[in-house]
Amino acid sequence: MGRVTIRDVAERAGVSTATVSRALSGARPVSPSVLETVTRAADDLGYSGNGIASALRRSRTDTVGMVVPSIANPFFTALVEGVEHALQQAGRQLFLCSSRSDPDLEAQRLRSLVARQVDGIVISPVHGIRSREALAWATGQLPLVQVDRYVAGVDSDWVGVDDDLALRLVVDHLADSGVTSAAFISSTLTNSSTELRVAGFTEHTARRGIAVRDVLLGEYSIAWGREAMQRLVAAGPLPDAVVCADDLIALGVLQACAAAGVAVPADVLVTGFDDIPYAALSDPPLTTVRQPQDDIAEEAVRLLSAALGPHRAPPARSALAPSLVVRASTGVSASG
Amino acid sequence: MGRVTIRDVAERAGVSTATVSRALSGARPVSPSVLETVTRAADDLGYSGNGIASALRRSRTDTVGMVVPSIANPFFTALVEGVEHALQQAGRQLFLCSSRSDPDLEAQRLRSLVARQVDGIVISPVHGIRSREALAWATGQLPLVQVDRYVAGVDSDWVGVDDDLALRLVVDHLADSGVTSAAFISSTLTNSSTELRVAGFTEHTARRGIAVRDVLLGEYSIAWGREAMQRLVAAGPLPDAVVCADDLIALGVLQACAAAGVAVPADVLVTGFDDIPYAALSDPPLTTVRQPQDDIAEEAVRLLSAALGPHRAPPARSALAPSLVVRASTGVSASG
DNA sequence: CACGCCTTGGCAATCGATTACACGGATGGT
DNA sequence: ACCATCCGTGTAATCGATTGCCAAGGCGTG
Repeated sequence: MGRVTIRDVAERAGVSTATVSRALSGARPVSPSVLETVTRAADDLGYSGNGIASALRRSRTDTVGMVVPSIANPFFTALVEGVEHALQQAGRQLFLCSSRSDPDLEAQRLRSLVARQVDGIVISPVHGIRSREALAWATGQLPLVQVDRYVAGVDSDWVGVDDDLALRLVVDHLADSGVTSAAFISSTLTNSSTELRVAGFTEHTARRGIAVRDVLLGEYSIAWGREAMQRLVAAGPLPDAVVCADDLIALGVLQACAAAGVAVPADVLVTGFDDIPYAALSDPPLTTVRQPQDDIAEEAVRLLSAALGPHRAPPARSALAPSLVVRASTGVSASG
Repeated sequence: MGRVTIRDVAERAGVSTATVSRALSGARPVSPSVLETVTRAADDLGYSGNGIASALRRSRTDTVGMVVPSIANPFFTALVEGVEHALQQAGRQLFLCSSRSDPDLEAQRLRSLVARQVDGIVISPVHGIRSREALAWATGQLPLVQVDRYVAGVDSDWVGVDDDLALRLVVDHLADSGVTSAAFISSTLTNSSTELRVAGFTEHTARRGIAVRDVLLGEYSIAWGREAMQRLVAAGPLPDAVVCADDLIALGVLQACAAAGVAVPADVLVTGFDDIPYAALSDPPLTTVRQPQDDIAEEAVRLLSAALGPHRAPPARSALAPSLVVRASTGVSASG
């Protein structure tokens, strides 16, 4: 098994371990002949180095940790892909963890990442309050960037979407389509984006004179969207529109509508949030808010790289602008 | 920053580092009073240990690496979640990498994981031939389990689905529905599952007397499914059924059908493979093959744990049985 | 009372790579 | 011809935790 060490290489090449290290890492120049000898010896032996030992000595791992509430949610997988891509170009690896929307598990993941000496952390925190302690602790240990959601009172960078603007786009679009009453389906989680979306919904519906019929809170899942819509259907006359805090919920809503014989958009308009790939494939295709995921990911990595540098900058918050993608769920029925 | 070491704790508690290590890890008993003192000192200082140093000394990281072709594909995310869950119960962490369906990137990931001294690797290899070298090398370094797909000639465990049985289920269902001609849309990748699915399609259509009209190869994506279906539509009379090698392709096919005014299932039947969550939400809902992902994940972790133990067992191959989920894309139209 | 076992804690080696420091030889300038 | 550099290389300390070995003290037994 992989037990060939730098010492073995040094012996075979007839040089010291220091020279081998320098030859292979290029930290300092070695003579061409020695370089050749060492490289060949390493190849012959199948030397692959011991990243652990290297990390211990250099006290950096060239690895950043990422913690997301769910890797099954396509929004987060897109974010993860973006971050991984951006990191790769900086020569770093990504260590991915899922907190399963559980603050305790999240705290455990953070401890684990810190113990493993990752160079920095990108996290989308689960809960506005119950995530705070672990997050504040981790922020004291190493550079940390929050993405999408943020926990107030933690002294770290954040990059995400402008939720207020997003709901302004949605509500204006609905109002312009003649909607006069609406329900909102979201999650019980109290975190920044969830709360800002409710707040934005409330504010902008008020501004446009749309009556708020219901605000149903559950979780970010297809199942919850389905259940919430079933409740709305059972409760009596439907609002003109159902606004969902993410696309998974909206997909569940559409499914429940189909099952209950409610026509979308004829009987009710439905909107989502995130523009996951499946939002365009539903029946009907979903009007939703597109998040600039790649930009968010890139910016997060940029901020993290900056924080890994020498000087400490004050925490940055950047809210990127979303855009509205109008599809059949709020327009004329294309599938008829 | 996190620079409190075991030495600091030892000093504050007035004992040796050896005692601190033993007190905190429980490797050997310490007296109750010392345990108390040490625990308090560690808490006071916020000591969190240095996993890197520990890993170097113990030469294990309690971490396993996982490499998948894509984390955007819901099938793999489900697999990843299953593996993570199973590992967590064994007290291990998951280090997740994406190979982006690129054998070179895959090789790089494998090298990186080996250098980081993960205890074992779970991988769904990209390519039946171009993945072999890196996989064989890694298998020589540490325990490795292949999932879903496998590369022949690598001496490792494998767990996946019975692809032949899966296509038997699909083709029998289609034949029983009166289909007499069919096309197959898959990926150009030459790996076990891709090839076994084509082989199964060919074999079972022949057995049931279904004419094979086309076999289109591209990649596992919605975009390719869409494009392939456009080609079929443009090429002339459609076959009775279109069988897809995964659900993403099938979703793309459905989208292309909708765009081209081809009615599913009235004009053509469509089937997928994997039963991702979005397969039930498409228009129409997709008939597909359900993979026992959780069982695959659990079995993979079980095999890995076994391989981490003392004795070497011969490589195991286990093909788990899939099941057919029949929905509207091959049945009577429910959405009308 | 004497002897040996068992428990508990410390000393120091160890894991494998990196790097500060030192040294010898070659080079170039005056 | 002599001295100052500079380049390439080796020696050994270092990163932080774990653990083999040993010693001291407590206890029970003959």
